[in-house]
Amino acid sequence: MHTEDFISIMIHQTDLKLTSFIKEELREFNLTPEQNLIMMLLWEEDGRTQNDIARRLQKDKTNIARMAVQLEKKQFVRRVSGVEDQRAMQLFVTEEGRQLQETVRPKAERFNAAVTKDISAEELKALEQTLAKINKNVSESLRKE
Amino acid sequence: MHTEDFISIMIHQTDLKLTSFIKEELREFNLTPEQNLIMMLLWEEDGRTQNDIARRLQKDKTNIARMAVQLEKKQFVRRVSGVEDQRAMQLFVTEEGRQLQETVRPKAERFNAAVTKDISAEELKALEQTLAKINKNVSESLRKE
DNA sequence: ACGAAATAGTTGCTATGCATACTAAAAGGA
DNA sequence: TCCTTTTAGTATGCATAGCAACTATTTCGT
Repeated sequence: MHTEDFISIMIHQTDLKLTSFIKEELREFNLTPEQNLIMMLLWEEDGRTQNDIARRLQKDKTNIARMAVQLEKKQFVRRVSGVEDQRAMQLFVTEEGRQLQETVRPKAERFNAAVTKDISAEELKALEQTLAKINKNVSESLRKE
Repeated sequence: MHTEDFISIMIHQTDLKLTSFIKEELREFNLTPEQNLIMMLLWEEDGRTQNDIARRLQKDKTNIARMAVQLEKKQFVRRVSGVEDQRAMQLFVTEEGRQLQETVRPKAERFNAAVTKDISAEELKALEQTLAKINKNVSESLRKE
């Protein structure tokens, strides 16, 4: 078995390629791929807390905090201490952030279409299911340790 | 379409999960996931140049250089200026690096088996093919720009 | 053979991912 | 109510990913 044949390596390389391309696509909007993910979630539902976003994206709260600060610097969101829970930081999309949505969101969907070109719905579904299995297997391996 | 449903996001999250687990697995060997990739390639063929490794792993030469320096610090490889091409840096596995192979390589294969548990050979093959299609689609999108 | 172009590597910068350690606030139990 | 535990967020440090700019070397065209 060659190094390049491990499935984790193939997934890793595909991911790198995708991330690299997305980064390039977003450059004109002054958004990084991960910052864009946060914006996408906020466009769906404004006012989410950093913690909520971290859970949804399965990311470390540390990173979300940093990205949120960046997004505030770029004036795409406002960070407001929660009214009910003073610890929580809610993120609200600004007018500028709202304008981004008009161009970025369609571009994301076009990109997704380009990536899945010549891949049937069944094949895509199979991919999702296999990835889910891998996720499950890794989680179980973790639990056993 | 929800944010979490983009296929690139699913791939990204699976990759993160895999990388995180591999990192944990390698901790006892004082190897990081990417450093391990370099070692795996060197175990297959010693004396590769940094450039060769970068091409094979489809990574930036910058990172390979930095990881190679780390690996030299840890005394797993020696870095030697190429004889024919003075610009090239060849990496050679040390005795210590060779000893690692005995334990790391089997562990990698066990890990791969755990990750692909309950996934048939056909399903795995389908996954590889779909990932290859995605890679191709991204490359083509890049070329068009 | 000489100058231009390509190539291998290095350094610096930014963004991410994750671990650890910390603060402040909220929740829960005796 | 008081005290412990949990939770949201922040700060810091290391490993990674990739871009840009740079040096040194090699190759190629004429």
